[in-house]
Amino acid sequence: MENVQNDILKEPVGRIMAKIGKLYQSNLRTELSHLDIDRSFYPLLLIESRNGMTQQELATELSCDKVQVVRIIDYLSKHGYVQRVQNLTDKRKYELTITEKACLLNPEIRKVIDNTSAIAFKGLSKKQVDELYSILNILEINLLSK
Amino acid sequence: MENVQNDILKEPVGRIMAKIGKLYQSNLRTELSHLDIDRSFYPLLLIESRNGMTQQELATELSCDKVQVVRIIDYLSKHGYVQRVQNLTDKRKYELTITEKACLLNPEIRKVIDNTSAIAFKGLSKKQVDELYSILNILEINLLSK
DNA sequence: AAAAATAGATAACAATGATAACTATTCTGT
DNA sequence: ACAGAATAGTTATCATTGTTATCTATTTTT
Repeated sequence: MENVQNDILKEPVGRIMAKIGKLYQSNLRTELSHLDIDRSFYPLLLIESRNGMTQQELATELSCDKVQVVRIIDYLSKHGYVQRVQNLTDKRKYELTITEKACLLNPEIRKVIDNTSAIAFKGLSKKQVDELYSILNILEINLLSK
Repeated sequence: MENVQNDILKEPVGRIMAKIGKLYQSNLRTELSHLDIDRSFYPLLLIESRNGMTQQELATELSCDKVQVVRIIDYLSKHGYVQRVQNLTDKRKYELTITEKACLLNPEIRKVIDNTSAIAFKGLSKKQVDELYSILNILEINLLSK
């Protein structure tokens, strides 16, 4: 019973992941469509959770490059959600801070994100969800170590 | 022991997925960088696996819209991997077929995709991998049903 | 003090996502 | 049979994203 022909073409796992990532983001967008921003929700929560982080730190947390962070912060600050405050001991740096507007809206954003995850996980046990997170972590490490 | 404060900010699962999807694609690109194409690998295998599918069918399989498929096919045909052959009984349709060049290269592409998945799955049992696929399937359905 | 490194910004370009409008062809209902 | 609707594919447009290079200002290293 070994040596089974296994040449059914399966959608690569990377493609499945990308697809689900987009779906998730699209659901989020819909649920938060009454806001005047339609993205960078998680970065916004991150900035609040640390109080005062630099763009470079944010880039590291988001695993993206600093150019993309400039865009995110330009976007969020244009709409009045974050501010750049120059660090006086190192003037190259800007501490990112949340505005009052963001402070008021963040709990809802947070709730919608949690709720979107809950919807995605419907029908799964807590154990399965935990298992998923730990598998995703392994996948990421494996793909990074190449 | 109930009602535990659970307000540690976790990266949303959708974002984790998108990140892994990009990593996967980037690994693939690297492994196949000696080819004259750097994307649309899976669509190419799909076209070969059915012999003769239309662009609309491909769009359905890929969960993307027909405009994106036009781009994929333009790209693959520009580099000599696929051809559009007009369906004579329904002249609106074009059957997509693989060229000899693609026929020769596809086994390697296939192998690299399988290998990239194997790398991603390193350290996981077959059972865990199966569980992952089935969980991803549930996530997709849940997020689509909204 | 010169050279290297770091933080951030700006610019450019290609790829992707989304939508609308278009042609050509086929199907449907009367 | 024929008008109108539907389908397959293309073209165009626009915003977002990914990537790389170059730039300024500042700080660190030597």
